Amino acid sequence: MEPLAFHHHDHSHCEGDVMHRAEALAKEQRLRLTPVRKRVLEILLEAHKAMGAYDVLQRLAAEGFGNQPPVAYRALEFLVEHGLAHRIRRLNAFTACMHPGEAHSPAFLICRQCDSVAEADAAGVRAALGASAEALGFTIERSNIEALGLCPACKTE
Amino acid sequence: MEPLAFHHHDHSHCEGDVMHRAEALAKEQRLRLTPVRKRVLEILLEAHKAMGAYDVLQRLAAEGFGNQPPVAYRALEFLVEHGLAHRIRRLNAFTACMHPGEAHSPAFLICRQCDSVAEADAAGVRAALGASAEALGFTIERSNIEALGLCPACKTE
DNA sequence: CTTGACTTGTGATATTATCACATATACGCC
DNA sequence: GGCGTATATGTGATAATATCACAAGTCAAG
Ligand SMILES: [Zn+2]
Ligand SMILES: [Zn+2]
Ligand SMILES: [Zn+2]
Ligand SMILES: [Zn+2]
Repeated sequence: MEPLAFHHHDHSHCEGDVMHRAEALAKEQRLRLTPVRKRVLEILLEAHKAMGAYDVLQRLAAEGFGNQPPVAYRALEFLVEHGLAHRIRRLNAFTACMHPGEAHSPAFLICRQCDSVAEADAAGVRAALGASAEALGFTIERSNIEALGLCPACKTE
Repeated sequence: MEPLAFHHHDHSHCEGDVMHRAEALAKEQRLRLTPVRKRVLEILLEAHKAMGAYDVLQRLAAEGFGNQPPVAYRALEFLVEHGLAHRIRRLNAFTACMHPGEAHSPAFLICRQCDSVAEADAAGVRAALGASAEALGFTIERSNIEALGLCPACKTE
């Protein structure tokens, strides 16, 4: 997993590349990446940060898709369900997954200044969490790990 | 930190004990644990699970306190701010802290069956998360770590 | 007692999320 | 290619969660 998020990178490439992988993944798994769903993923990728469902909806509506909340929520739910996007509970928002297909258990680093969201590798984190849980007899099925703070760019400003 | 949550325990004692420590803490830190705030903490302790703000509000209103959302939200915010309660973002809910005063960085284990919430020790988890973040140049200020799964009681049923 | 900070009550409103049901589209099968 | 079924979408309504703004009350220091 590449920690690209906070480094300068060719963003248009990052969009295209992730989108390409997402489409390949969809075909491979017989997922129906319909126009709305695909467009929502594109919108998230373009924004490159977490977006609320209503922000996404506004974009969709402006482009001729439905303008009622379920339109956005259903597409976002689909993307999250299939690992193409992530839900950031702390922000009541969603963000495109930068590593679709790769089995990954992300932790999210949320900059409180610029609202950027990065996926950090959380394999170690999850192992530690699993150990803590196991000690209590608890079986973890899903988890969300989110951190708020300052990204390197905002720290130096 | 005692992992009491999922074990059978004298719940009335647990309530009283935590409440007692909370009051001591409040006095020590010159916090104003007013009637509403104290009552909210009691309500959370009695429930011994995560409660939504509106559930708390309903209880408060029934007891003669204000019946508008800010009444509950303000008290809950105060408790969270001062480490007497925690916010569970995954549930849009709040739960009393079982370890007030003790510096602790909890992870929450949420049972999807019985909705109980336990605080697990997350020192190791947080260390791992900090390392991941530091590798990206990100400075963590606050974080929330929540896991959804099955508690030992519900697993055997 | 007066002042100023903090707290509470209350009405209104904003934001986030889900439900219900009709219509339309895609897919598997013949 | 038709047919029936599952899936997806559009749409209106509503639920659930959270915040704002301002008036009134409380408390403690000086
Ligand atoms: Zn991801
Ligand atoms: Zn930043
Ligand atoms: Zn705690
Ligand atoms: Zn349980």
